[in-house]
Amino acid sequence: MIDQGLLDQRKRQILKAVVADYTMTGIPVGSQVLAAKYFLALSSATIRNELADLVDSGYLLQPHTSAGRIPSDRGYRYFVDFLMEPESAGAVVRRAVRQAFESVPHDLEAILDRAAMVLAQVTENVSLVTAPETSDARIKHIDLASLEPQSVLIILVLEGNLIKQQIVSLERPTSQEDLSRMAAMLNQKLRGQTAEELAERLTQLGADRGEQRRILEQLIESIRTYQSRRQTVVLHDGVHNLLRQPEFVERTRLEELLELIEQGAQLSAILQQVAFEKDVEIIIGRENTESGLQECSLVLTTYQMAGRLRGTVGIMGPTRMRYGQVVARLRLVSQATSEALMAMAS
Amino acid sequence: MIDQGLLDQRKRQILKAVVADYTMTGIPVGSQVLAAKYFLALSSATIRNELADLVDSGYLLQPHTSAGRIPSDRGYRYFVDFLMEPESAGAVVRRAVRQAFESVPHDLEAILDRAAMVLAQVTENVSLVTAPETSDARIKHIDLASLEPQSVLIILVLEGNLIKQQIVSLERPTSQEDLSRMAAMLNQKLRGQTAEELAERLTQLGADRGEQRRILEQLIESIRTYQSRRQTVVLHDGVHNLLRQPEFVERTRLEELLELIEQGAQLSAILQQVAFEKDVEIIIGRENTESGLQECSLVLTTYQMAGRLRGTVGIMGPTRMRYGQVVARLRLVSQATSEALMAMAS
DNA sequence: ACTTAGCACTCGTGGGGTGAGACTGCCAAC
DNA sequence: GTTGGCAGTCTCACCCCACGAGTGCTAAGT
Repeated sequence: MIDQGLLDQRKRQILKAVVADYTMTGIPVGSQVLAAKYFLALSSATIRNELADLVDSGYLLQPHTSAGRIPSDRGYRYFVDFLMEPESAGAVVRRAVRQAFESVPHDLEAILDRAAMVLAQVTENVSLVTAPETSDARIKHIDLASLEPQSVLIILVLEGNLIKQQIVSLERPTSQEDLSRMAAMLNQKLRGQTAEELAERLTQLGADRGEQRRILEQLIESIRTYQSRRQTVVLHDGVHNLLRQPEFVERTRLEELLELIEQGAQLSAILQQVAFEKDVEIIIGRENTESGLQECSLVLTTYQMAGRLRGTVGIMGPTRMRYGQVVARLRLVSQATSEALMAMAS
Repeated sequence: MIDQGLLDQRKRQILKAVVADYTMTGIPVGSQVLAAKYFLALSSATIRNELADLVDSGYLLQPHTSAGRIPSDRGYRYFVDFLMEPESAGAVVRRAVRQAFESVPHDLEAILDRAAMVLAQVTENVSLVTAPETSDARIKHIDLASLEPQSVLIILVLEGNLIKQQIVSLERPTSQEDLSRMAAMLNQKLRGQTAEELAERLTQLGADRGEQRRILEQLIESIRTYQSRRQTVVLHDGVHNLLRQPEFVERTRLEELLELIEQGAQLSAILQQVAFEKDVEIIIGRENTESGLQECSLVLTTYQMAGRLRGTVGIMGPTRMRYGQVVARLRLVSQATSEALMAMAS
């Protein structure tokens, strides 16, 4: 932030040009190229001086002595914070996104899956999507269905028409009539509660029932543990896009990355920390604590369902990516996803 | 099958030795290596003659003049059909599989997900798992829950406690009481039907109802289209294992393969053709019609749930794989998966 | 008729050397 | 502060060549 003052106008323009050229071509940018393509009024020698300064202050790197310059993580950070110009997605992309969501069923998983697919397609990177965080979602409806005498299906409908279900084995046979009575009672007492409030309410409820108390307690316990179970699955798509990138010719690095993606838990932890207030969050290279991600950037934002339900959607790619374009397209997909989810909930 | 007669005993032993050595080391096998490691009683010259014959009859290939021999698709086919000795999984693997299924929730998707994970782990290949085919599953329970006046949640419980749900918007407000009545009626009429029988039964049902006919028709239509919707998702895991294989250094081939895996539909079509009678089905190299798979082998089998529900589970890897070991471990995982699913259904 | 030793031949691999090309840093002049 | 010139540095692609592995063939042995 205070960084902004440290670079004069010309250095900023040169940094911007280096990032622009390098993200497009993938080859280190030399002083002559810069002079010829971006700064016709300056000589290459002048630019060389400026480039040397930018290397000294850590915004650029030199792969080796006789090569051009490439942006460092710090350079990319400066670029996305101060230099990047807002882009908007083109007509072709808009149409692709619209079409992707047109035919999707009214189903949470189908929508998120589609979002991952189209995001990978339009950004040409790996897409990442988490299911919405449900710990503070309100309960809209509870249903208990008897499958067998001692086996009951618990269905929780949360706001946004998010459905969770679980099968529980009971200690003794219970009729559908009894279950319906319990369901009605639970509905009355729990409707509008969030999962966080659920725990204490459930404890109170369990205490003051007579006959069916054990059954009820068992159901309550199931609901409670189920609701608190952490969702760690991260949907993803577009891994094949990584293979096209020259920065992933090293198989070991790619392998480490793939394992991270497939494993999911660590990624999930990162994605769940994305702030809801911020528009788009960008994490560049070594700003990632995860070792496998230190050559990558993440571009993340949130989508929303009805109520206060939020999930994270974003992409992972090499630090050399077209941030402006990716941000614009991610925003587009995030918004389309939110709209599809809203439509599902109504 | 008739093939078996075409090779004499010694040629068969040599073919077996070539496959064994090549699958272990990954380097083409020469006559001297064979003589020294497998056929101490024979000279390398004798083996050279036999190798030349095996090349002529198409069981072996020679990458180039001064290299050893590698098995052809036909050679692998002969090996798995006639030469492969039954193996059984070791204690370490058995323990890994058991532990994987110990802590898994009683939930279809969680179990299949876990199966994909552990299968990839123990076979060191890409695992593939399809959801069970539900077109001939019997309906066990139907539930209709009113979410909003004009919005109803349809829950279908199939045999094996397989649950499907869908939200439907109704044309006019309908009370929970009416829905419950309809659910009771549907339960009575449809319980025990399969999806295939469902279509005609539903048509009959729709015709002879009075007052709530439109609502009922709408629900029936939803159930019908929903049940017939083809499930094309293929769970997978272990893609990172592919990167370790020397046969996938070419990025384009790997990219094509990854796209095939992520896209899912074509793989799904292949997996759904796996015959239920056969124990383990092996598809080698160019036996695959899919172009991206022609350098790969698939080893597939089925798992089963309660009733007649079946799904496919298997692995994809380079044609050079340890078929005996893979078959043993796949069988183990398939069986453990079936057991976990049976436990879920009871 | 089968097996074997010997031998000439083929071919991929890897190391070393080299020249072209790209870019820099620095110096002196403007 | 800017510029042209220039020597220096480094990578990359290419070629050459020797090495080693493995073969096919022939002729001799069993």
